[in-house]
Amino acid sequence: MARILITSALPYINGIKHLGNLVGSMLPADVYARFQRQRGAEVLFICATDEHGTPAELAARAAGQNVRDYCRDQYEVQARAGAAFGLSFDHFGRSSNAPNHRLTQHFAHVLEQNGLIEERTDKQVYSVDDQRFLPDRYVEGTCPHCGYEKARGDQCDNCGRLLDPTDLKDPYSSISGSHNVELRETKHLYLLQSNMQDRIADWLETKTEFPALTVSIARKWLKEGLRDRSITRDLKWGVPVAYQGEPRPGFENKVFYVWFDAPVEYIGATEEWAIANGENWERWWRTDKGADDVKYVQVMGKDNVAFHTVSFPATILGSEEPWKTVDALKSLNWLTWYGGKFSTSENRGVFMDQALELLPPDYWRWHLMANAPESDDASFTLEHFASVVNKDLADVLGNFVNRVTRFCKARFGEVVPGEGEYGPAENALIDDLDKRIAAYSRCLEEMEFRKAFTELRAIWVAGNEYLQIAAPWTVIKENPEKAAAAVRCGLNLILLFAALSRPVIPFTSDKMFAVFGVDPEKGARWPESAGAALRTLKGGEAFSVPDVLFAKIEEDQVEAWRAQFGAE
RNA sequence: CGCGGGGUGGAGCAGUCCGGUAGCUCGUCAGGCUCAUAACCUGAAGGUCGAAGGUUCAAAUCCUUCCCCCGCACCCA
Repeated sequence: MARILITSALPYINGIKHLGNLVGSMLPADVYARFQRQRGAEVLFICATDEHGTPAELAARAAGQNVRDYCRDQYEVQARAGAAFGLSFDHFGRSSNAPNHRLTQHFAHVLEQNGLIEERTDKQVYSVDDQRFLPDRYVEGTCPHCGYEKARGDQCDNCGRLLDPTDLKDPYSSISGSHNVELRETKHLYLLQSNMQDRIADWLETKTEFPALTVSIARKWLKEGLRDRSITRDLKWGVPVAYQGEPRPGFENKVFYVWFDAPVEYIGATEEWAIANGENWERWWRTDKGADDVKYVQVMGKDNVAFHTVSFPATILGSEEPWKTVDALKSLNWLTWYGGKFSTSENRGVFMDQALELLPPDYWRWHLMANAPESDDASFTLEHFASVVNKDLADVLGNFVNRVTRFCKARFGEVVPGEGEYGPAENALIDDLDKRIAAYSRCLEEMEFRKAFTELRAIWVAGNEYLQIAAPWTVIKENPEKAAAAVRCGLNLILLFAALSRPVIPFTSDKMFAVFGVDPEKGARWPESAGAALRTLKGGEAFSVPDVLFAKIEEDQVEAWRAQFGAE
């Protein structure tokens, strides 16, 4: 049996995520995980919150909480929202948990033993009143080029020039507004990525499954030459720079940089899962302990690609320990909100919790995946969303289930009719479905989601086409047995659709199985052949006509939501 | 000339690697059906494939130049 390890990029701890974050990694990873489980693979699907860094500290302060409590609360919020959306993580961990601390410190230790880490001293802006070093973007001042008074330490928004914080005239802290800032020396650990250039390039060449976009981003970084990277920060909240409980001298008030510890949490969260479930995490991650037959799949937004193809591999390969590295990598572009950015502060866009107040998860899941930003950034509009939901889910799938079950109830009762045999119309349908199911499965296997769901939609349409041809409402007048066979075929199609649709719309799939009282866990095995699948119900099984599966979205709802969520 | 992605009927996309009648969904129009959520099925109209030049018997697809949109590069995540 295939073993597949799937990780989604880790959502940052601050706040509830928007639809773009959802479709950028967690949702496609979930669809893939569900598909592979249905095929019988042993799947481990891991995600976690990424909790460290300056923004978390600042957000906690703004919320009037200490950072530990803030992260705990935000973790709960995100875990709940993920569960409500049906994200089927085997474990949703936290980068602030103990396993990640231990593993991050372990990696730093072995990297240093391998001569890949050294201490260097930098000068950074320190805010006396804030009692902290300021990251470049939190230093503001007057631009030396254009005189703009609110230039940031990294870039002047007025003239667009890139700056160094030390260039600014009259610098001040954008956190407190205090002008009491000074340059101070601070010591950091650097990961000598420049020494690993060739090793990473060689490793990348072995990754033949990576898509073109991924490879081109990674090659670009390698071509420019890898820079040594500071992996520590002057913060309190994070993984302490220590080893086996002993702080590193001179680093007592420092932590590892969030980008060093975050990907390690993929492993850490697996250990959390193992602890919680009495399982063995090393058989998923250590090739010397059983992980050599694991296929490891990562899903992420395009902003994360370089970190997963270069930075994280540098950590893993530099350890010279037998860790599992990524085999297949799916990267997605951005989902925009009417062509612009989702923004909490400006109230632009729908966020995960708000979405579920409007409509059930499957409505969003279907639209987001069927229109996933794969080849380019995609724009989310409420108008497009409503049109897709109404057409695909309500008219094509929902209506199919409704018309078949109601017709059967009216003419045969709420029992699957067993009379009659399948004929040419059914055989033609079966041939068509076999081809389409094969194509659909291939697309899901390759994580080509838009194509996959175009195919799934065509499979639903095939059901409606079949009914139109079989026309049991006409045939029943002179040949009741033939009509019975057609109705039986239609009812079997509902079960087949339930199984095939389950990766993307699991809640609806449950409802469809429930029509026949079928246990979804048993009924959802990935169909090998349409011919066999359409003979699942043989006749005599009781069923019940379900409520309408999908309500249509009305124009006045769209109008109200446009106003509520800042659509332009 | 920083790097990458994109520019295909009204909208959203596929096709571009490996040149050979321009395809899908929505929308529009017409017909059919009446089991169904005014739904479903069938058919039609609508595109000089961002612009210009080149290679070729043949270019959306290859080459050259240019224009436009988005993202990234520092920092943050």
